[in-house]
Amino acid sequence: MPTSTVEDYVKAIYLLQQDSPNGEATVVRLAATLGVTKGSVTAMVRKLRDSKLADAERYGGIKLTPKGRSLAVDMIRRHRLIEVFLVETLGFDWAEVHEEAHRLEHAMSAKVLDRLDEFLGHPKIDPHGDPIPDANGKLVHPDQTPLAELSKGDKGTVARITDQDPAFLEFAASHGLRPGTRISVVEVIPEAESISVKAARKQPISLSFTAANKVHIEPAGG
Amino acid sequence: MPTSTVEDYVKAIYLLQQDSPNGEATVVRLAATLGVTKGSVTAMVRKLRDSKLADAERYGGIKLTPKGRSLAVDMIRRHRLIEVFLVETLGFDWAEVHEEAHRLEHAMSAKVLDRLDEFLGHPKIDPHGDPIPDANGKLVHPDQTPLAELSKGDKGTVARITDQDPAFLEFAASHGLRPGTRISVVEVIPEAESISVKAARKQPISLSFTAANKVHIEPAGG
DNA sequence: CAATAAAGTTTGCCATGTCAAACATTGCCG
DNA sequence: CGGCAATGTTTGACATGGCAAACTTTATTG
Repeated sequence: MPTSTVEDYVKAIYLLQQDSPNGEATVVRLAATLGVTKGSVTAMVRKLRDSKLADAERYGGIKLTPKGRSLAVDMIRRHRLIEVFLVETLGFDWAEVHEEAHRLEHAMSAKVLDRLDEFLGHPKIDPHGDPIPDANGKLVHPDQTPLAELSKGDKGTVARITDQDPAFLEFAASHGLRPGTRISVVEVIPEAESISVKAARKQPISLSFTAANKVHIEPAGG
Repeated sequence: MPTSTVEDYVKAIYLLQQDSPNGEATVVRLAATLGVTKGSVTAMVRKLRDSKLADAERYGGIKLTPKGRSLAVDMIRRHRLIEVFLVETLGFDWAEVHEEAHRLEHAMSAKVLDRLDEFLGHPKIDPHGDPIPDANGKLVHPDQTPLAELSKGDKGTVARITDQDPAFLEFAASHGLRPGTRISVVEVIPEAESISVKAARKQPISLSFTAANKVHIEPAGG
């Protein structure tokens, strides 16, 4: 039975592995995302190695074992299902559910989770558009492109916002950038690393490439 | 911000104070209900005293302060609302929700709890008939009598089962003894400390006085 | 390629909460 | 009222997970 600290580390490693070119997490990044010191991470990584949840050699990158990965996917499933519940059932705003879900994800038994999944009608994505693994850990990665890679005139549907910062989420929502919204690219200014986008019945807004990388688009209509 | 261990202790003290003649909890009883040793309890009681949640003098009984009481009532509200949710919304059996609710009650923010309360329609009692404090900590104690104190021929409605043991709850439910059921007393045998009760369309069952003390009855209909 | 910055590790310490076991106090009962 | 059982306390140790700060290794770059 992993402690909730272990669950947090494993989930963080999984997410860091995903958006890392070499598929490995690092001590410094883990320390930053978890809000602890490097020393604490090193100590915990040793424990994860002992319990066969992660592989890492001295001064090398950190990777989950299959066992670790399956724990991580389970935590992600919990987190995202709880977010759906908070938004769909309890009426929370999508910008404020991340913290709440984080606390609840450790406290929910598998049984409660499965019933919740059923109650919610087996949703495929959470309120931010992040895909929800099914009960067997299967995860579907739909065909999506970061907004920053589109060109002037391109159209598509917002599929996913990969940032949990409430400020960014509120900003995005206020300009129509939430999953399901159809948008078109008004202008791209490479020199300014800026892209201008318009959602139906909203003023166009310009985003830095960095911000636009957090907004994923599904090409066709959808 | 109290730790979840502190929350458990405070809640346990509150409940022990309630069914104790002198309104005080003891180290041995706390140790038993929380599954820890006497030494751990003594240590924690000192900490509760330091943080002004409980009063206790050396070798004396343990009592909550107003601050402690309000924390305890909050925890009880959480626990019971979560039980309602698990039974009403997710379809759990009333016998199996106690453990689940116990884990969740520490992880739910006040905000989530209030929304849940609203979603559930501000229920007044949980699936066992235990009253649910409102958001201000107000608790209504309805007019109830332990089944063990009724006499032959008395009729009433089961209002509450004050035992969380799944085995007892399943037994009770299988004979119709759940909140809302109308029952009548068939026979009382003081020498055997036994009472026989009948619910509509069920065989009569006999209970020891001890067991019958856990079943609370509302006199009239209702 | 040496110097330096960045990343990772180690060490010693702290807080929380637990246990076992020795010890102290209380209270009841013969 | 004296002694024993029950209750409560203390002590020393352990496990978990964290920090700060010194130290080592790796990577970069002039």
